Amino acid sequence: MIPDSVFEALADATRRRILVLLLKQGELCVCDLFGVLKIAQPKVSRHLAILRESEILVARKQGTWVYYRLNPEMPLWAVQALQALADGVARSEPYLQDQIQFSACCSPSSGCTLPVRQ
Amino acid sequence: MIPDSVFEALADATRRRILVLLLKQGELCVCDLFGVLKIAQPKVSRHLAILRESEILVARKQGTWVYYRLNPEMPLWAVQALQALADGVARSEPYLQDQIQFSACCSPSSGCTLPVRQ
DNA sequence: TGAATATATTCGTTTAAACATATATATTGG
DNA sequence: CCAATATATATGTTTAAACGAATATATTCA
Repeated sequence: MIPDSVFEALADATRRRILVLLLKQGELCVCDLFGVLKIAQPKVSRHLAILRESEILVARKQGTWVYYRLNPEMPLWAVQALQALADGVARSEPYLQDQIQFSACCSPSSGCTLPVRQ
Repeated sequence: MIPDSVFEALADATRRRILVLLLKQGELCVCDLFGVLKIAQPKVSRHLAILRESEILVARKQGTWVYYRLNPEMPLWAVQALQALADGVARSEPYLQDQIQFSACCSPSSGCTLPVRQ
């Protein structure tokens, strides 16, 4: 894991939103992400590819869906960088709104146990 | 302090080198930095301005010299992001070489109590 | 096998960051 | 005040990142 590429990956706002969602939700598929973020699918896929290449995220394919989560083998310093990100943005937009949007469409408490597919 | 601008500030390699030096050395003037990093002075000054604007660094003017150090009022999450950076790059280049270069020309143990001015 | 769905990638364009060079500002000491 | 030094900023150019739109790939299910 290369520090330079990790800190470059954190420089983009869309990638930060993706990471904060995954930090809180554990694992999400691509359609969850572009549904919540209201961002075009190819754009989300490209940013996910960058996060994969920097080894911050890993992907798990299940049927046609691909689920992304934090790389469980990340070194401590990288985990701490992400935790710092989450702490820093905890009370600011658009991260709060993303959380609300996620709860509304994807969480078990919303009444739908599986994410809404489009 | 705005998280977005902090994480964008960490995206540039020169700024990361400056920050790692300041994390270890506490306070340095502009000429220390461009001397150690072997980078043109205007380039260092511009990156320092970006780090000031994001409130990661503060400047203290003393005569013609300007000394930079970490903002002592940084929120915890920002301190932790910088600590993660330092931990991440601790054993990689060019950060190790920068440290050696600093010791050779600026540290008390090098025999010159004040940094070399040009 | 073919249609539908989920995701990834390519391509040409736009935007923004970094750069080198030149110049401006500010302070010191003669 | 003038020359020298330290730092900052402005300008035009180059480089790299992000973008939208179109298309490719892969999987499921009928």
